[in-house]
Amino acid sequence: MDQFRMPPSRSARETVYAQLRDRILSLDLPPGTALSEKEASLSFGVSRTPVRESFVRLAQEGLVQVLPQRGTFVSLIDSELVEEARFMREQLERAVIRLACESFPAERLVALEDNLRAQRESMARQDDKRMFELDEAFHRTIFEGCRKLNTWAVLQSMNVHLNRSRLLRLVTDHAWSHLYAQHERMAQAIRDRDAETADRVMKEHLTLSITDLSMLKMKYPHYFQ
Amino acid sequence: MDQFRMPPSRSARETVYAQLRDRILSLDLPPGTALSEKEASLSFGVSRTPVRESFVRLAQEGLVQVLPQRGTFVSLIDSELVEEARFMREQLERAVIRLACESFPAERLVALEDNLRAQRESMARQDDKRMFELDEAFHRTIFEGCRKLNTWAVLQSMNVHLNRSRLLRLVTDHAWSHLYAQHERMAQAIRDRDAETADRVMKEHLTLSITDLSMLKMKYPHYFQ
DNA sequence: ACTACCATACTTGTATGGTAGTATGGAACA
DNA sequence: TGTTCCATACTACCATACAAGTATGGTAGT
Repeated sequence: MDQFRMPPSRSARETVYAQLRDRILSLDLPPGTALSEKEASLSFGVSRTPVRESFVRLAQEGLVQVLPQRGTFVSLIDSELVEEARFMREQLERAVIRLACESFPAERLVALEDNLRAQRESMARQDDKRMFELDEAFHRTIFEGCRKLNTWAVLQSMNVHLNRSRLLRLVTDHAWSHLYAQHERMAQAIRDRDAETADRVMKEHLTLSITDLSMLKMKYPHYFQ
Repeated sequence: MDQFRMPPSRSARETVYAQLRDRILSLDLPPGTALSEKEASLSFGVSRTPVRESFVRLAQEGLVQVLPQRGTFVSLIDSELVEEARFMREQLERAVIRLACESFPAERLVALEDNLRAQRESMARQDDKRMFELDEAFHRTIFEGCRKLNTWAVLQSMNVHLNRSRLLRLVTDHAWSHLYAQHERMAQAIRDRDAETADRVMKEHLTLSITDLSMLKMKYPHYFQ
């Protein structure tokens, strides 16, 4: 009889955590910003306890740095970490698409094709936000077809350090048609079981989509370590 | 004038976290065990707060599962997660050793050789514990030489799910001489800049060192999901 | 003018009591 | 015998109070 969905009503900790995370990733809370348990608890209207527990989680993900008895600060961007995140993503995505060329469920292949169709429509509408979602879903579907969803989850936590902002995203925003073409070629390679092509396209795809950090470092030096 | 080292005196949270983690990984707290904030706080002699915060960290690492208002339990071993952890480790270690064959600092190569010498000595002494440490240090040194220490750190957190115990370890214990021989060949391949050999040996090395889970699943079915 | 000191207002760390949801065992009932 | 209900004893969640370390600005002494 529970056809009525429970009210979302996540725990206070979850709410605080999710919102802080969003604000950090969107640079609404820029690197270096001082946080404060008390201040946060007041603005969220909860006690310090759930705020503290959120800080513990964020600290473990490397998004904030807690200095005992001094304060809690949004982490500066660590270029080495960003580069390694890119490295890991490249290696794992290439390995998985090679797997996909060995065996891939037909039904997931259909999902890729549906996704490509949706990408064309979103491009026509210049709906960038939707394109981001579809881009992510496209890659996710490949992992799904290879039964590597845990790997995908790990990659997502890496991405936290890659797109610590829409800054990095904005640079790629204007290359949608290029990225779409690569997606097309990937899907085709999986159909053709052509691992070599798939691997090559994926490598290009991922090296292109990551911008040179040095530019950002010049523009926002105080955001970096 | 601070030539005297500070007493370690980690925070209560850190202490509780580290010990719980150890006990879970060593199967001293087997999968499925019910934990309790209150019980843990009593046994550690601290209040529930640092215990709760430890639980938050452990939950994020997937070592415990918190069911609101029901209890906190040591996570069951997820075979899919274990297999994917193995997969990720293989891909990343192979990618890094290929990098090492392109360029590797002479000084780190010396470290590898010193490590190999120490491995020979430990094998002679049948010092398994030391061999584990040296094995780990060997792989770590390769990552270090490629400036991929963050990647190594990520791998370490994967390993949590791989060796959720010395059970898996024990199986490999008797193959030290084989593993040592592979280490030798890896170091040689790095010296020779022979990426193909290095990649092949590393692949064998990692597929061999991981035991078939199904055996463990048979023996301890209630530890698995 | 400069330095050492110290009160004060922060910060995070820890302890504890109360709240609400959940499992369980026994009693009442069919 | 089998089922339903409910008191009770748990659980994690949250709020609050206190403890302890740190930065800062003012003040007294040199």
